[in-house]
Amino acid sequence: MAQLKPHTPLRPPTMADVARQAGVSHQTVSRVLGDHPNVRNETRARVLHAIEEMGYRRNSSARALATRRTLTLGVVASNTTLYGPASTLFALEEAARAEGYLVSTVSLRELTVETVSEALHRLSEGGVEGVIALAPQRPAVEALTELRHPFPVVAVGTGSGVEIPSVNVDQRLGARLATGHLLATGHRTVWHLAGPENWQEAVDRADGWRATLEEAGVTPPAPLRGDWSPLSGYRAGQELAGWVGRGLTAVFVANDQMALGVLWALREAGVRTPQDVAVVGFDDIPESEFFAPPLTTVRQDFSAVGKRSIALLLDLIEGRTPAGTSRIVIEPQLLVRASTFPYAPRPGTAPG
Amino acid sequence: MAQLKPHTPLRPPTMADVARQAGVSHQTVSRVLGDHPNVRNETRARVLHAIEEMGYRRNSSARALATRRTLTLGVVASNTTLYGPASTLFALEEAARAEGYLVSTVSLRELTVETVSEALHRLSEGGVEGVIALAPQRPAVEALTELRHPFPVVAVGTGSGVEIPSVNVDQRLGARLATGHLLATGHRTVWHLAGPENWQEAVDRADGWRATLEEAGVTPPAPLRGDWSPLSGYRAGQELAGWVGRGLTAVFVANDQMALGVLWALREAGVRTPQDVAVVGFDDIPESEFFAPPLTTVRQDFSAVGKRSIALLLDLIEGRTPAGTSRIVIEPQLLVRASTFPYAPRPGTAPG
DNA sequence: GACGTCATTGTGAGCGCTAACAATCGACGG
DNA sequence: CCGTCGATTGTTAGCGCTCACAATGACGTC
Repeated sequence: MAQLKPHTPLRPPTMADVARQAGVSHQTVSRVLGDHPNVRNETRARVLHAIEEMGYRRNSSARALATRRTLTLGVVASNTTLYGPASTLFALEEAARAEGYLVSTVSLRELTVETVSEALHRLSEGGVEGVIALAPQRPAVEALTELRHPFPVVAVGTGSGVEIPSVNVDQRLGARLATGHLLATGHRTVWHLAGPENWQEAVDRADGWRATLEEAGVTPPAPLRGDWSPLSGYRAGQELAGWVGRGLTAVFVANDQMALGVLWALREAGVRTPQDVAVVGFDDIPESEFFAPPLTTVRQDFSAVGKRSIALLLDLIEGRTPAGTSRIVIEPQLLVRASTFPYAPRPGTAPG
Repeated sequence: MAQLKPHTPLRPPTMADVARQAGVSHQTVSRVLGDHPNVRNETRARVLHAIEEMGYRRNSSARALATRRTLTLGVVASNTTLYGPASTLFALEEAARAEGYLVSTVSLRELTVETVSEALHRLSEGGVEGVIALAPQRPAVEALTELRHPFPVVAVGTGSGVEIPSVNVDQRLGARLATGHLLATGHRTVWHLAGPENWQEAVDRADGWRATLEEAGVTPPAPLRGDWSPLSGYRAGQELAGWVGRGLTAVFVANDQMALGVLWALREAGVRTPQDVAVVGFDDIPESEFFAPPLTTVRQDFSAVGKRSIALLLDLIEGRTPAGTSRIVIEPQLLVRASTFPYAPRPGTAPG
């Protein structure tokens, strides 16, 4: 059949076009692009020149079809404007890129079985080889475990009590560090402003706090509850201010943003931090060093979370790790700042 | 040739497998999946049942190869843990998803010609149909304009002075609103803590501030410069505190995080806000309402930025809009809070 | 009762690439 | 001088899907 197909400028050039231009076979072009060893230098140069000249780009779909590899990973996330999720997302993408993968993200407004299933479905249609699910809420985990997917999934932030591979910062340990620090600096008990009940991290932080108090022989006061926002922290702070002078000298707040609201409410009520009430947060957002006063908090190594998650996912994709077993736990770190120290109780408020 | 290929459990089922199972042709399966009208209900049901039973998923690569559409957009971004970029990213993904597209993101630590070129190249190899570049810095824009890419690119946050399609919040207007508000509430002049010089947004905000002062017949004081971080704001704030009583009564800070540092430094120096010095920020991060005092700031509609950007990019992809012309500008909004109002000058510091 | 029409389904030809194998050529050992 | 080996290049089949077109059958019309 006659080769009557001149290269239409409308169609981007194909490998065959480049081959013709360079006077070789398309396979040789493929070899050059694939850095195959057995290509004569002169041939390689000729091919590269043709590629450059024609502005040729390898068609990723054809490549993916032939190799059965898309080199793309999916991420399902929510609350991506919050510091924690945003940092994790960043770390994940960077780690994936270092391994030669591209990342497609689906950012949900809320995590329900429906939205997560839908997101997984879209990513599947997008041809991802595996998915990282930033799934800090229960319903998301349900969706992950109940659904049939054609690719491995790694859960992040679910807590390690789930039956799929997961990567987590040890939230309980973080809460223990925070609570323990407060007890160690002279406080008789520690109050807690928790995060939303449906967040596993909130539950774990509350558990760590409770356990630490109980081990110290202290009956934990009833925890307050917020929604991670500064506003909810502010409201809780107003309530907490009412307990000052009646045994409240220290508060462990489940994240820095709420802690900001708490600090604000306390100051408004004439309560001094840390002299009257010490406050500890969680996350170490960049601003927390500049709160009034600078906030003692718990830092999570998001970069490590990203790297370990990607490494685990790739292990699963390559079949190097059997599914269902791996649970990676990363240790957080306490940062002591002025919101807890120096603690200088005034007479009457003193825990001693 | 004999059809000796029983469905290996290792290989996911293909459309042909489903067709065989349902007793139809692969084309009919394709029609069912594509919601084609001319398929008998009974046939459709049979096909759907087979699909469900076999857990069949359409192969996206083959589909993309045949249709020449990947339904994927790329985003190049940096500083994605900051509130502004994170919000834009979220809005972009949501808007893209609503249009049936998946988004692949590359998050850079720094925007240089090299990193941006590299990112564009990766996205190209990933088969994106178009790219949104969150390119608030000059070098990024260079890379965008100088490079040959096989797809349309929309720049976001570059300022509208670039020769490629762009979407921007009117930063000058935002700065004018902020500065004008301060002048209107009785201040004789307004100082400025600017962002990094290589950020177009920082330049535009400074320009708006300067222009507003000059139009009011005031010679602008030399602006200070920070790096967007609370720490840099804190340092600048210490310097600013030294000018209190010597004509400094109002500061326009180029973002909320630096404003936080400024507030902190002022308080530490015994300067009251807003009684002695009024402060305005930019961005309206969620925390700014809970700064001490709550921060007057300029809100940008990131959601609108996302939607308009995606709409423009899709127009370019579909060829509905000629390249090179469109510049979309979105208006910001001033939010007045306690950091500027009520302004109550004390004797001697009063601007009047 | 032959013919045009519509709804429904099937067939064949790629999309652009890689993988496996075949072919070619010069060099080298016996 | 011939066979063999290694380096280099070409040839042939798909990968799994969609598109354009062909085929089939039921229905109604004149």
